[in-house]
Amino acid sequence: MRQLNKVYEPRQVEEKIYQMWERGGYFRPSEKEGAKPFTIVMPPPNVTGQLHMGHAMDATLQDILIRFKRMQGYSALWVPGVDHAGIATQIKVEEELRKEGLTRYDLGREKFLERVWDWKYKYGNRIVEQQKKLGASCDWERARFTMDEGCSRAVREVFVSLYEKGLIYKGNRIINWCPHCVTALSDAEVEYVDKPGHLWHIRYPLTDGSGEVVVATTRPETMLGDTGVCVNPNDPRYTSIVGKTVLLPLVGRKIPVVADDYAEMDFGTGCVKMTPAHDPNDFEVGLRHGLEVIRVMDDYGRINAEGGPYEGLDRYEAREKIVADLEAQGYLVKVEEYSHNVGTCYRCHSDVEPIVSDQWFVKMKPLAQEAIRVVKEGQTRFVPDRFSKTYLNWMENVRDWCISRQLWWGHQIPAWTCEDCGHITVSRTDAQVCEKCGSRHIQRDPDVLDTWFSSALWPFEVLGWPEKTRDLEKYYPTDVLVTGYDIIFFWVSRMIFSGCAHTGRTPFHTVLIHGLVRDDKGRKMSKSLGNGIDPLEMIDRYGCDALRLNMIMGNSPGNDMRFYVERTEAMRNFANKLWNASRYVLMNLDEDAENRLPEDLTIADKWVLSKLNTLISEVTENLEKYELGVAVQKVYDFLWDTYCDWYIELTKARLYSDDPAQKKTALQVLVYVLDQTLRLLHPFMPFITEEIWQSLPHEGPALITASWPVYDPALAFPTEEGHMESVMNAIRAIRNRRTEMNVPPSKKATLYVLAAHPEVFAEGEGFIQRLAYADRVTLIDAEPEDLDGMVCCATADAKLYIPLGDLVDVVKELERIAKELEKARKNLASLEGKLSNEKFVSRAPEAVVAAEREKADRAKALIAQLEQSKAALEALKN
RNA sequence: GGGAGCAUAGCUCAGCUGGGAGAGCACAUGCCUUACAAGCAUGGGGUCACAGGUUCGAGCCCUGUUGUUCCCACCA
Repeated sequence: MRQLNKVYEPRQVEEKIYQMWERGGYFRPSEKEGAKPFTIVMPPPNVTGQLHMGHAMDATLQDILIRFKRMQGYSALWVPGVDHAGIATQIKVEEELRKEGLTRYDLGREKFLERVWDWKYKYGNRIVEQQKKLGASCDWERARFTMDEGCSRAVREVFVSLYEKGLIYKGNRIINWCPHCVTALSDAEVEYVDKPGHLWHIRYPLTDGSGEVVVATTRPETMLGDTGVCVNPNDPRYTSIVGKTVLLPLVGRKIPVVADDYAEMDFGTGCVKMTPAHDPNDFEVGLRHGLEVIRVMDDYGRINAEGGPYEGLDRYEAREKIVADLEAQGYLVKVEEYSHNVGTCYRCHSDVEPIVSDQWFVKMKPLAQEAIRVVKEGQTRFVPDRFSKTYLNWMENVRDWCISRQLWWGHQIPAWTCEDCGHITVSRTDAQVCEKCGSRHIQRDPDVLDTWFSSALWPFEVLGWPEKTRDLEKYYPTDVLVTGYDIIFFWVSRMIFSGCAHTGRTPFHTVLIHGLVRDDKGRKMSKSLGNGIDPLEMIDRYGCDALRLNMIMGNSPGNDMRFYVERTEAMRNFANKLWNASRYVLMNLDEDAENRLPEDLTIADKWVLSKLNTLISEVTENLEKYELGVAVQKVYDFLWDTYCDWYIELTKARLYSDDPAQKKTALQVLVYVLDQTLRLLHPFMPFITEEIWQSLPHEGPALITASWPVYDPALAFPTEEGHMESVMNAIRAIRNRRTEMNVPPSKKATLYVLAAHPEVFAEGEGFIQRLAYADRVTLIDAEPEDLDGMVCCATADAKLYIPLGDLVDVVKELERIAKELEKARKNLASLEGKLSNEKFVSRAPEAVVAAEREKADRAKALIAQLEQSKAALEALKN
């Protein structure tokens, strides 16, 4: 039909195929009448992002599901999009500015935002182009951006309605502050790292001169903001001093000693310094005891005016100086090495400072209730299930969500503060006057919302919410969400509670969780380690299909995987194998060939069709259950073992014969099975399958929209399957014997077959001849008279004799037969043991018992064969 | 402090509701057999971490132990 290269060249294929799909509009969901919707929304990558292995994993999984469903006839919609990624993007643009010697403040908010938008237009498409290289079949016409008009409207609607319900409030609370990014962070954005540090023990003298207390701290600089000392009310050591005051060293402030359960009697001295402005626990204790809140650090992590002589010092410089001063003045009791958990910023990894600050929060408890219910009741299911525990644990202990960020890039908070009366106006449209006093002197809150605030609305905002659009109506709730376990808290949980709260429905019924892609040593891939493997480079070297297969095969949901380039290479080899198998078929195909099963099927045809039939039902079932790795492994094995190593070999005699009818039949089956297999493989390896499929006789424009194979009872041939396996076993036995005896393939020999059912072997004669290196196959009905120079191998239902003359050593043959006998007898003994166990026979399922009986029968038959051979050989020896 | 995962061939890992111990790579031997040497054929290699239990039957279910990884948590 056409000449194909011996080696598959993905680079020549992938771009061409992708364009064909895109031009054909195949990524758009089918509008066919009655097609049920199936929807996935893509986790939006950051605009600033570069494609990495995590994306590759994520996109591959989603693409497999969407292609599978599309072929099954669903109206399959995969909505892509990009995230504005507040902090990450702003940092990138600020870095760019720095090269010009500028800061964002030099530009001012408006000009700076223009720069960010420029950046977005310039680079925002890069990640999209990269996703296309992965073969992602999303509907790009529906692509969204978290800061486009629609998303902005959704964000505004949600903010206002939550505010109106009293679920968003502003207040002074302890929040996590990143002095480097100069913004507040949510609890989820803080990563705790175990760091070596010190525990400084400091003496605080009582003002009445009656003694002193010793407190311990890991952050001595915070003492500048101490407004109390706390002891446990039940601690007999300190009952006498509760209510007294102590003198804060270096600062000279008089601060009270209060009693609170928070202080643990058996930790340290049992006496804790209280810094309500810089520690969440101290803040709570402070509230209970009316302690003053004195913030001593500015937004950049420097000591402020409250720190007196230390003003202007960076927090770490201040720490050193304060420790030195304490020591010089005799307040330092001792210093211990101390390892503790330090919160760090998930973006820049600087140490986070707990700081009291006026921020916006989402009240989580009421929202969490519904989000817990839908998962507990199974309306949303995690795969694997164990992650629902992770989710529930988080949701049940969730605290209020700090959503304001001191950034410029993001959704600005729609709240205006009145300069006259102090009232805050929150509004869906830009406010002009204070809603309370009517004053025109109102100031919009400069802060923006946490990026995850808009991501939380993703499943419905991309479909048009809050408008009642056709898409929203048809495709929401979505079906499956695919993401890594590392963002369950950031994103999945927030989508679930947001979906419940704003649409009244959980946004998806299944969350398919995958693990991290690590390097070959099991380390996280990271820029700083420089151990990242670029998926685009892998695609360039081995092809997208190979990379995708590597992501899926031999991997199970939720588990991390190590990335081995060698594995990708192996997958590339598989692609090449498929390519060459197809080449075999195509090379022999006539121009007018049709893809239609013939009437006159041979035993080999029925065997392969039967195996294919089983494969179809298994793969479909595995995919329905999200067992993608198992599914693709089965197609891989079928294609390589069943189709290539056996079936193609079995067709060669017919294909090269002079009988056109035989040739045609074989080709038709070859084409049919290849076509069906390509369909099963397409979701996993979209490019190569489409490329080959286009060359085969086919109906319809493209494999991507071809129908998914279904199990066909008319194509189940259990009897023929069994007969073929008998012949194959004989072939294997002969090959095995020949290899053992170092007989080169070029040395052909006549083969005598003594079989229980000779008709089976009569049908398989040609196969045995070709695949077992026989120049002639002769069916016999009795043991050959002259066994001299004859090798015999036995299977359960046949004995095969090969005259190999000098190569045969009777003594060695006897030894070998003795060995095989021993093995077979052992096997039989264990089977009989089982079968004579009355409990097994009565309690095990019938089918299992029958199977064991069958095995025992085969074992007996084999033993009989071997014993005959043994006797014959012994006679010969004598 | 709480929770979860993992422990199966030399390496990396599959093994779906309990009945055959598997794949890729690596290794050994022999093959350029008119689709493919990125290949073909054949082979070696495992007390499924350990100890109990449930069961006719356990890699799989239950209990405990050891080792290891991760997540969450406000002990200064």
